[in-house]
Amino acid sequence: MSERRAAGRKRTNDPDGMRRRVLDVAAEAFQARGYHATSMHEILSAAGMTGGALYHHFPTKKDLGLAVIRERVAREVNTTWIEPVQSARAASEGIFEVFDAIIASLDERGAVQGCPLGNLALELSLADPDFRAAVREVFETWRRALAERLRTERRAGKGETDPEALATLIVASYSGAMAMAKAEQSSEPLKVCADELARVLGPRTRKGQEHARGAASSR
Amino acid sequence: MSERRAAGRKRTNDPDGMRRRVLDVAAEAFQARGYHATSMHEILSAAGMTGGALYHHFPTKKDLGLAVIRERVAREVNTTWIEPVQSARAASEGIFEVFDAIIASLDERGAVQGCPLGNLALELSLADPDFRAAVREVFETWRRALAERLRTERRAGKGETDPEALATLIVASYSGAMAMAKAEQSSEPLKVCADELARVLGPRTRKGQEHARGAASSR
Amino acid sequence: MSERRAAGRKRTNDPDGMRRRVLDVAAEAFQARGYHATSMHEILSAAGMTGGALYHHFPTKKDLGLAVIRERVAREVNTTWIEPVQSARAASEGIFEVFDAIIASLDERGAVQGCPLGNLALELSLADPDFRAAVREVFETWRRALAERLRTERRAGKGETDPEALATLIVASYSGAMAMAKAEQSSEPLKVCADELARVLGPRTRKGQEHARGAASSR
Amino acid sequence: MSERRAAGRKRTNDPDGMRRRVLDVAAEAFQARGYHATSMHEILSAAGMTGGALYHHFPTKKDLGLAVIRERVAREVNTTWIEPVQSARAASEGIFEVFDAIIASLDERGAVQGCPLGNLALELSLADPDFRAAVREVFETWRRALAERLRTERRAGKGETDPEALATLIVASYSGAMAMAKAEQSSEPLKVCADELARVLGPRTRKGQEHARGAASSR
DNA sequence: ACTCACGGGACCTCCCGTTCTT
DNA sequence: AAGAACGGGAGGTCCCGTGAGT
Repeated sequence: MSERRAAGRKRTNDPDGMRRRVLDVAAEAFQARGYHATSMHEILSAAGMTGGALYHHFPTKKDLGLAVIRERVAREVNTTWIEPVQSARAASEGIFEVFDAIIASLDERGAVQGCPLGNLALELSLADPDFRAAVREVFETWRRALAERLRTERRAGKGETDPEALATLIVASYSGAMAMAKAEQSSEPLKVCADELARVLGPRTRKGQEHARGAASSR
Repeated sequence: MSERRAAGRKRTNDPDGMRRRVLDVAAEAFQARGYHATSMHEILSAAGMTGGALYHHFPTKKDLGLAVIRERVAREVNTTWIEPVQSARAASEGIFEVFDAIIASLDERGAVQGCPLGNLALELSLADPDFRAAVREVFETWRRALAERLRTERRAGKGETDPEALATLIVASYSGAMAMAKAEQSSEPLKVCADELARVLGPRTRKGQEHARGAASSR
Repeated sequence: MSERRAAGRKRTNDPDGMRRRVLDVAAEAFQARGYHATSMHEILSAAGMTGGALYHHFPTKKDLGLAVIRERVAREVNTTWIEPVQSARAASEGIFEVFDAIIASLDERGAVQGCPLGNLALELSLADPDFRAAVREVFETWRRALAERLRTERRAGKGETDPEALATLIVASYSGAMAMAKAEQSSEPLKVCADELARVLGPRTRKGQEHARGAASSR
Repeated sequence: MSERRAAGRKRTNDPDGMRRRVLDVAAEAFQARGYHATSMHEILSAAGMTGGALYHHFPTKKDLGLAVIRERVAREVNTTWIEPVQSARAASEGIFEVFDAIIASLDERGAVQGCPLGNLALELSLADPDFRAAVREVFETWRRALAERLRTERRAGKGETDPEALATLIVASYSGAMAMAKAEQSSEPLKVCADELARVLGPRTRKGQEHARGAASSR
């Protein structure tokens, strides 16, 4: 009686893969367009799945959002910031390398999507306590990791600086610079901030001595 | 039970007043909940007006959003940042006073809603070129005003700093600190950043010598 | 009080049935009131379904409109015109039978809603290329079927007539007569046209020799 | 307090001109897009006026619609059909001239918008009794004028045809052919019908003996 | 006579969730 | 576990009409 069904898609049971795919797609979408501006349907179809499947892994959009923050955004902060700084020869050196790497990737891509954490932080912190807690957690981990690394270095030197405070300044100025960069669609603010931070962290050593700042901010 | 204008309502044409009311309400709502999370209906009923009236002044939500950025956010940046800094005895002094004032108001209110510009900047910059242009404009005005004021001061002293760069750092670190503050619901990050900036701008003179940093970041 | 599926409703998935119901309701509404004058809500509640269900089958009103043309209007033309003519002893005989049947049903109902195809054709042909293509398709099928049947007959006789042309005249005069009939709310124009067409197709054989034309066109 | 107003448009009191303009614009819009698909705002702005002005002349959209039918559509039928036929040497000759003229203008314009009367007839006849009466009136006038002219001619000849009936057939087949022409965006159906009508009206005399029918139906 | 401001409401769309079904 | 169908409702837009004001 119902000879449709021909169009049905093949079904492949692969819970882990599916979960990963959704998170990937959602993380990208939330960053590109924001949480509220992204519909579940967009994620669904971009991930090539259907409602029921997603519902199994993430009953609500909020659950998905939290998972993105905790599993994707946190990881990204770890990969982009924490690990490079930890494995760098000196804290300040690592920090500048991170800046440089991010600036380079921005210039290469030709577009600035902003910091994943910053984007979601501002949009969701007030929306829901759980979101706020998740965001806060990531900020904390980030800041603490930087402070820890700075502490091991600041033994000597004009050690009058509080590593915790310095870490906060770095996270803040990076986040803010990224916000400006997003609005300008230019990496300039990041370059400038990196150079200015050098005045606090101690002059940049080798490598990218200073950022060549162009008058032209693209476009 | 509700303050709708009675039953046999008298209509009073007051386009300017109505426009102002919508913008006020919208500005507050956009900051509190974000642009996408705020429905036109919310604005509408909070402003005590009807769909037709709103449509008359702002045919689309985007129009309203742009007006909020250009007429409310820009003004707020002007009131909170630019004017105080311009009328301060010294640039750095003005900057710290602004930080202090904002921190004080945050502590008083007991909640952190974030910087209006920052909030909308991250949510809307990628959503639409017009939004981006509007946001960028405000950032630019802000940064330039700071730079201008810093320039007049840096005559003497360890003048090796570029005022433009310094202004960028200030705007960025303030914006970023506000993002962290929003996530933590605490003014701590702002205090810390203000103190750290003092290391670049020259030590704070009188008044709030240093911010007393508490271990407890509230709640 | 209303036949909504009780309170503790059980949902029964019946996509085909639901689709059929919507199409039935929509086809009737579009014919009775026109496409633009019919709201989705009207269809929705007349079909006893919810927005979500409708959206699932027809994401946009246009989709629904196209489906109505292709699946309902086309079928109706087939049932009312093509099949009877094809199965008639002679083309002309079949054509007059169709006219007679339609006239009879009009008189019985006491109201003239017009030709479904004609109604939608005029309203939608210019609105959208897809609509136009769909309408055109039905007209073509109709005309071709008539022409084909006429061809098999016109072997002998005063065969100087082009079957294609004759088919066009029949479809056109029927459609136009129906438009007049709708405006007059009377079957008169159809009767008259049928009789006049007999002068081209060859005199009517038996059965309703001629239509008794009354002076009173109702109302 | 309100130093706007600079943007106000100049106001020119010209009631008659304004009325004419609205009707012109509305007639065109109703034909091009249909009554329901045309918003008052579209008419308003196309006519370069504001709501209040229109409201003075036509309190409701329906009033405007009726006026368009009675003052514009009726006139158009008169200009395009009745007058040419009346002033022609012979009724049939006039009729073919009208067909030819319309076909020529269609081919020249490259688009078929349909017969103004037919468009509104099908859309509005069932919507409202007043609309129906207005439409019916125009159809009647049209049909009667043709019948009258045919009567004066049919004195002699194979006069067994009823002029009234013949007029109905002509109006109907023209209207229907125009509907098909609109759907096909081609003047073909009109050409075909004109030629076929010649078989009833007596062969076309001079001038465009027969329409050259192309296999290709445009585009 | 005509402009602007506004009242309400209904338009289509589409969203998030949930249930039936395989 | 995954696909498809469906429940409701709210989203922004825009519509027609009428008020105040010139």
